[in-house]
Amino acid sequence: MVKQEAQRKQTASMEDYLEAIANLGGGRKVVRVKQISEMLGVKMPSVTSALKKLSEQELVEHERYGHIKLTPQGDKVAGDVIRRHRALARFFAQALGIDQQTAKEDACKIEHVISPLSMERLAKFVEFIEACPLGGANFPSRYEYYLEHGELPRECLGRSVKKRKSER
Amino acid sequence: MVKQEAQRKQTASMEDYLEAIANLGGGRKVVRVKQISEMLGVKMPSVTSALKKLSEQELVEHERYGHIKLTPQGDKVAGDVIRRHRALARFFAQALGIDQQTAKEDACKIEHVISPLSMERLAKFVEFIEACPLGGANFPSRYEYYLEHGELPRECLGRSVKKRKSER
DNA sequence: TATAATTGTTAGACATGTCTAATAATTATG
DNA sequence: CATAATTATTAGACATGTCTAACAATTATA
Repeated sequence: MVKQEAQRKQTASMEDYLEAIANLGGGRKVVRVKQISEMLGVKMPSVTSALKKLSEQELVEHERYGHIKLTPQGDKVAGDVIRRHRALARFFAQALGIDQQTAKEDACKIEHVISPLSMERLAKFVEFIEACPLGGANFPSRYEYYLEHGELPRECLGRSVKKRKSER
Repeated sequence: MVKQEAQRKQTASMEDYLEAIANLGGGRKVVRVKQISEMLGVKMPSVTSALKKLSEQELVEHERYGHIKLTPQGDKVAGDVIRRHRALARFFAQALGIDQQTAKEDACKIEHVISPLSMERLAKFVEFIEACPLGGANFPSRYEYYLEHGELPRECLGRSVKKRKSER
């Protein structure tokens, strides 16, 4: 029952490269250094150098001037990153009503640093919000009301719940 | 109406140092290199070197072997970081039901990378959840039910409210 | 198919931020 | 108050990841 080789934790950068390769190679399309470099906003030599590192870790297959491909291991890591990315983007867009662009940008940053526990909860949270008509579907509209008017909608004011002004 | 000197964006590391100094110096207590180093889990020379950089940017006052203090500018930056930290920690703890420890750790990471827009919305979101008995106070309990049982509580199943599929 | 355009790689500089080892200043205490 | 213990600084190594410039391979095209 010994784990083959505890998968070394990747840096944010390396996760970005793996993610980019996975996204570009989705339909078995050929992945190119240049595409990766454009997708990540870095120069080509940075990509080459990252590929070298990832190859050494057996996460990527890459031969000089040749093909670029994730190994099964690399694919797993990339898949995890992408799952985090999607859940986060959904959270920002769906739950918080943030525009797609910003939602993605934030997801891209946070996906590298959030704890597994919070990630899992956040994902469940989005599921819940999307599924539950009370806490969910109506929730966004009440939330939007609050965003726009700065005060709670009437449905929320039945009881006299004090608004907290702590730490403004 | 010219802005004095657009405050240079700080790295995550430098923000951590500013935050630590602010937290330690809260009650005008003397701040020491060693405390900072312990709080951040780095060695003292790293602190010294960070203080040098922050001094050059006029965010910190520091004299050799002497006192350490935030300038008004530094205090502002630190304050912003701390506000982000608190809002994030509250979100994870209050809204997602994550333990304090993990909530703080995640806040510590995310505070450096989240966009201003998402940050603002997240803060409002927490306010809303805490203030609104429908979307709020009851929300966590329904959410907890979902977490525990993996399915929606009965209150959520009454009407067949369509799930919003906008912007997927 | 020879040459031009494009794409990829290598070498090495640079920035950031960490560390260890050695040294210096400060503070506590015998 | 002299010396020991503690705290702080300097110097310099190292890791990561980026870049530019120069060169090499591949691909397109005249």
